[in-house]
Amino acid sequence: MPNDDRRPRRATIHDVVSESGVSRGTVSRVLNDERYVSAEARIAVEAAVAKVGYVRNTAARNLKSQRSRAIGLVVHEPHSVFLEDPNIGAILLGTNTVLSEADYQLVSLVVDSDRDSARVAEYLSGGFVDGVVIISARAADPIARAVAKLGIPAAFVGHPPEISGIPWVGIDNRAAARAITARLIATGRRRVGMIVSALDRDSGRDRLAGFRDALGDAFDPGLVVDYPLYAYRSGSDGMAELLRRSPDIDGVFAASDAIAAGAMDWLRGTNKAVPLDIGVVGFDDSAWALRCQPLLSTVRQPADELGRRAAESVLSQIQGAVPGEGGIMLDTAIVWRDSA
Amino acid sequence: MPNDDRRPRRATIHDVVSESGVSRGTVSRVLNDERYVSAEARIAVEAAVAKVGYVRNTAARNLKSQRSRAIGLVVHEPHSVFLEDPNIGAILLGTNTVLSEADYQLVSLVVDSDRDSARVAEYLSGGFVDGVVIISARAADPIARAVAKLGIPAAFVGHPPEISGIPWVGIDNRAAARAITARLIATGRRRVGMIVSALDRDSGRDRLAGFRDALGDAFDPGLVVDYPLYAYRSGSDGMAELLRRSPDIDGVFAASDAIAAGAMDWLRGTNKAVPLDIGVVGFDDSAWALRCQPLLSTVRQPADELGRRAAESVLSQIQGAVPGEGGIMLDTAIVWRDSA
DNA sequence: TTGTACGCGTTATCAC
DNA sequence: GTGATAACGCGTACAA
Repeated sequence: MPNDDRRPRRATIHDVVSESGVSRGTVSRVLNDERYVSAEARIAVEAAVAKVGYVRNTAARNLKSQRSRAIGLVVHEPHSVFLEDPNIGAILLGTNTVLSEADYQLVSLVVDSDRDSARVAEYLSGGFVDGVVIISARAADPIARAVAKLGIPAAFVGHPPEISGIPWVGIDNRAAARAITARLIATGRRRVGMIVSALDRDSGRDRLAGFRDALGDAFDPGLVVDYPLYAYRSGSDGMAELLRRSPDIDGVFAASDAIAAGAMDWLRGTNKAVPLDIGVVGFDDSAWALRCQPLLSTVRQPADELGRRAAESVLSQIQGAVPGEGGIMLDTAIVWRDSA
Repeated sequence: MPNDDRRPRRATIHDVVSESGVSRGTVSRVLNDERYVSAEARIAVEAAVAKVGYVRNTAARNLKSQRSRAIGLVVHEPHSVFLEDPNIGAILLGTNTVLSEADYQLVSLVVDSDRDSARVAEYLSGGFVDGVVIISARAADPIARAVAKLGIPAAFVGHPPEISGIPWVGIDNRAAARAITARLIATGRRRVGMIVSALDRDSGRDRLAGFRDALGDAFDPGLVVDYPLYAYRSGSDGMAELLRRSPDIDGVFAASDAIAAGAMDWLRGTNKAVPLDIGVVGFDDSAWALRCQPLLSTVRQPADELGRRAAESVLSQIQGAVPGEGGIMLDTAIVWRDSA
């Protein structure tokens, strides 16, 4: 094969061998700081390494050792959510914290199209990672399928439906939704609606279920509007729709803080005051919550901890542990502020 | 070497060979969809692949082909900024868009500690990527050094000082800062201060320089306060300090929207009204800007485009192009809203 | 059309 | 202590 680019070929052990005059075995021993190598040999090798600019090719080493000491993090969110949702960043940093401590390299892979999805699946099965953490997988996800087929250590953040054999760590969305809706009712709201989102995932479905639990007989399907994305825009559109359907609405549970922010901004253009005429609550305790006027009451999600636990699960599987069926649910907390 | 974990060994071409009865060469040809393979052989191989569950080991293939079709994205930001700055996400998606189209896999590497820094440098020089995009590199960055030493195709987003030979794409921070400060002055502000940040990087230094340019003789060093991070907290602390130093201040240029938001929230607790008593402007046109009350006037940064251009530069270098000295500056725009 | 043999850059296992 | 030599899993020139 012709060397079609003009870039200089990187030095290999072989170059160090011919430069230093010692054998490949000895060079390798020096490089890996092993015993049984003479001082002269060591010096000769080190000089040669410096001279030819040798840098170890870890990829080749991994081929031999059959492990990469790298773990993938797949982020599968639509464009707008990816940009707005601070939980993703926190999960990423939590995951990285644990892996970094164990001296594993975290490599993040973002899925932003079907093409990405296929390529990432290919990447994960290519032997580049020893394990994988997957955020917000979809039901018929080629990535989840690839991971399940290969049987590489994996953990989901969030609980994707209809995929078994892979452990997950998430929050109890239903209980949290029930709790915050209950307090909305306890403060005297009678006509309580919800802006739901992401019904194709457990988070969306369970938040709706919890809302329904809390309302019991008072649940009115007409006061539920559905928008696919956990986004600001869903909030403004959703609030407008709710007011159109039922002008006497006096409470709203938004499925995320971004949605709540959109809803509150929309309300500002109406004659309804928050929290006097209508109470609004959100979900996530993200940066959005603190930027609302008045400050948003919401559910705190331990995003950082989600990442940590998922990473720990993957690491333990790499060490041979067999994950139990089902998943781990982390506690959430209600942060009661001024919006309801 | 004992197979110390109980995980089933993944199938290799060799398994397919013994299952199908044809030779390794033929198996390889079927796998790569080449010509000169009989129908029977193809069928036999495909059946065997399905039966043993063979999946190609791309890592091994790369060792042979000497290319990975993967490109690294190094994000080097402190914790809080990583979580708050939406530009990072936009740059990431922009980069991914271009690479995805060229069928390259983007792998993101976050640097959150010195340990990460060393490991990422090691990773980049390990032969896992054909090129790298680096966001907000530091001057004495081991990562930038490693990349420069190896000579792998690279591009910076933002202009790190004292590193040459690697092209960069950024914005003209100085001109943008000059322009927005000029408009602050044009609206009648007389005592204008600045909350600067990140002076260890070009963005921070150049924004300060532009501010100084615009003020000319009116520049007062006493009205400049410095906080290391582009963060909300820097804004509240900085605003408090400015008011302490000079209660008659009537204009503030915050080095980022997050800082501006912190400053405006602090002002809400004082007797100074925005924009009546004091004008505030920011930088980035991030989500922060829209959450300010009143809406923040700021500088729009084409983050998505920064990522695209950096990716394009790396791709062209992979194809043999030699990058010119210096970098590319993208245009910014002032978004004039209500805060000044 | 198919099979064989070699090399990609490392590390590990042997004799010496 | 050191130096051959055999893997790791794959692609491919070359011979058949």
